[in-house]
Amino acid sequence: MSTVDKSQRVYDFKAIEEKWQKKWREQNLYAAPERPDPDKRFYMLEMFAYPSGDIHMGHFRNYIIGDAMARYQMMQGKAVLHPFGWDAFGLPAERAAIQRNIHPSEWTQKNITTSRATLQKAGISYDWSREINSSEPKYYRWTQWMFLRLFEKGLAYRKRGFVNWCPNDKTVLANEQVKDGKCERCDTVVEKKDQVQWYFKITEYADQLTDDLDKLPDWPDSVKTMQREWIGRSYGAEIDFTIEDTGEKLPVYTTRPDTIFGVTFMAIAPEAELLDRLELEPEYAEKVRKYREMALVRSEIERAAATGEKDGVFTGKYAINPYNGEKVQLWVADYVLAGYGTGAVMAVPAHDTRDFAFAKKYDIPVKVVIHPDKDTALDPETMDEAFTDYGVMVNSGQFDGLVGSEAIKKVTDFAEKQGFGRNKVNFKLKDWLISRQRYWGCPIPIIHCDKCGAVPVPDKDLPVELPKVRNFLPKGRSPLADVPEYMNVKCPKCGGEAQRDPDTMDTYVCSSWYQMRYVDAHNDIAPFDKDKASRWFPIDLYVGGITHATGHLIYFRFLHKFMRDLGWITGDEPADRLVCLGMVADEKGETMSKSKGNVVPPFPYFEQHGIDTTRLAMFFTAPTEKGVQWDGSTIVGVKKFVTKSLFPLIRHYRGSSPDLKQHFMVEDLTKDERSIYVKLNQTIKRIGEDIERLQYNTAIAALMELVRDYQPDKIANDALNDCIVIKAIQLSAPLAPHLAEELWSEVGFSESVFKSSWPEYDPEAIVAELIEIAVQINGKLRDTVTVPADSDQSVVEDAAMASPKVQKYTEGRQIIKKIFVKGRILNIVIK
RNA sequence: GCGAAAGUGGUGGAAUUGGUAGACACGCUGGAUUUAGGAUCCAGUUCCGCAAGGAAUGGGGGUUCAAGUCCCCCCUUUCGCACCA
Repeated sequence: MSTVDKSQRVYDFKAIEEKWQKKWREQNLYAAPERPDPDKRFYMLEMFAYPSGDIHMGHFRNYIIGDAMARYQMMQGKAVLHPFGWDAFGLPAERAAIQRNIHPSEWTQKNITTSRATLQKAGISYDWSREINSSEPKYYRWTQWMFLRLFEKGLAYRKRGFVNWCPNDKTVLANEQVKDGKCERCDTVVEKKDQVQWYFKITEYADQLTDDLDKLPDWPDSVKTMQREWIGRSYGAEIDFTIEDTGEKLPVYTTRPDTIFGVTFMAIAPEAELLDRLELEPEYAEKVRKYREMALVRSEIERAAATGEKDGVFTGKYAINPYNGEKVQLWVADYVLAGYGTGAVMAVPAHDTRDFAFAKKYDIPVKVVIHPDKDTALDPETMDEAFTDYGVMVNSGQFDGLVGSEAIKKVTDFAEKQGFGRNKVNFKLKDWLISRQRYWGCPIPIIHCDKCGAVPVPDKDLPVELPKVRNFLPKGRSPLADVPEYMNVKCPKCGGEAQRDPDTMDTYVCSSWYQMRYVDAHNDIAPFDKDKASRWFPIDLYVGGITHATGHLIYFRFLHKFMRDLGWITGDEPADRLVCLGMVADEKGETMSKSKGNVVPPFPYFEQHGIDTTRLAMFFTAPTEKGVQWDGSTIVGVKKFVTKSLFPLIRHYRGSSPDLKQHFMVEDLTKDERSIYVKLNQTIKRIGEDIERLQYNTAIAALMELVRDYQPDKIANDALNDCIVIKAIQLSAPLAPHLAEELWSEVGFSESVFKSSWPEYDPEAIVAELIEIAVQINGKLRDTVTVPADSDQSVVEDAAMASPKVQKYTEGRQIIKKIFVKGRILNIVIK
């Protein structure tokens, strides 16, 4: 048996990957410390994963992006927290369980086992000792604890109202979970139902949630804009109109008090309770009743589809405008939303598009009270659309002549003084409806007692465990309601017979605080330790899909702020930097989903090409924020690079064990040596910057260039040669960890490459000695000249003027000026 | 309809701040070697042109010595919101 020369052996990725995964496990390489130095730590988090089967290329991409950053930060000397866990409650588990006749917990557990195995196989740098599972009592006990804290502060409450109901899933939905009038999970058209449900008072935090977006410079603008619009803060006034008969006040919200003299009718939402109290004349009562009935069964999309085509009915009643005592008709119209403002609007047809359309349809007068400017008047007879811009007030008594914001202020101030109006801020954001009529979720820790009302389960009795039942078919109320052993309990307050709340929580509740649990995943006396949280928070980098822009990412910020107010956590925001990944589509451009049956698993790629090559190919395809159409085509080039260039690099190591911190003096190097030394330092700089901004594709390109330009036979200096080999290995480590670790050990290091320090570039050696300067004539490139790097204008000019190509253009022409940018261009402007 | 982001070779994509557009790859073409495997090596490859040269970053205008990058208008695509008074 002959000894194999290890420097000549081929790239056996399978052996290498298995070997290092085993070693990493044995060394506990990814175990995060309990209490890191806050200045030397990095919290890398990828969004909570729903275990829907096995992971596919989309997940894989997400996790390797986080993984590369985590490894890079380790090499920066940071204590890294890179945890993983499962958002394990939720509807798909119930659906699958029903289909297969097994229990949701079994299905979930099986998926977790499979997915975890794939992630471990992929060698992602998770600290598995902190793994969490939101469907386990040891986790959801603290979800219930959060609920109780919110309840104590009056931020978890029950109310009756019209809610979004998904007839397919047979449960209610939060506003954020309705997309296009349809259920975000199953695409069924959502209905309206009048029900009592649990809410979290997220609106209490609406101002902060919108203001603090300014404290997040490293969040994408698109996400911040979406959140701002979702929260939808607006400034306006609330003005009390009066019902003529009864004298009852009818407050309305408006952002345009300056148009108040143009009100020609009032409109109220069909859902408005006020309508029940009005005693309508018989000739109107029946029409109004029918209209309300019809409006209530219309789905959100039907109502929205009618945009432009407005309808409504006159109630026969009148309201009085407090500014001028004018009497205007009171209508019911379904373009008025019950859930916004006061559910009633003052209609100004001349200056509001919707009111204009409505007035035209029902022949209601149009009264102009704003002119575009002093010299332009509007004629209600000839207007074919509303004038909605700001302008000069007219026909408005004492307010005539006022303009824009000043007008608004004066009109509102007047109402305030007279006591019939006030400044008012309104939000589109609604309270978060968190109760669900489903089995597979976190039980709501409340007991309903006839005597004491809604009584919180005492902390000592947590968790309220989800009973393991067989029948969890959804039927419109929680399946738990049919489990007497669960439902019937003693009231914690009076000891009398009482019943548990049968609902479970929205799974977004589970995922709104999981990031806190990771800092102390096994604490069984508190949700987490405050000191540990203060050391780890805020999250340095949070990566996930843009789909969570207005749902999870608002809830997550809300819970953080709530816990901050309770003194549990520091800082106003949970995550410093957010990066939204592009989606991974299949070769046809369709997004991968289980229901479409087009999920591409990473495993076959691991087998055929190796994990590191699969990673590099995925990284190389596109920068992080951009979507990827994965067809595996980038593998070809990347594989060539790995097997022919990167892996064989070790053959050129000469065993000099150089000092990695040393800088080489240019005068000690030959021309070829100098040039590769500069290339090395440029590459160190580029790759570091590329990784920081998650442009792994260009980092790989830079590495390819370095390896391409490296010609060992032209390097006599052993220390330089070996520095290049070693640093190239380090530079590749975050991207191709197993391979780098193998080469690193072959160089002779005994500790992991991830414990080594990321190379620092020699700032004296990032510019080549000779550089090309572009010479332009009137902005057009005519030639380039090669000059010493720090040449000033005169040197470059001399070289440029010596060029025949340049002379051809300048001959006989007048040179007007020359623009010189050091190290880049010389532009000669001629006439 | 409103809002946001984006349009660069045959393809994926480069071009941190206005300064040599097309890095790095894929693919393709030619050649070499070889000839079973999706092999290797060399050369070429934005377009037009024999060349000199010209044109070119969705289209049109503008600012500037200089524009993929900044400004205005338009078109297309993707995403988000959809009567928020």
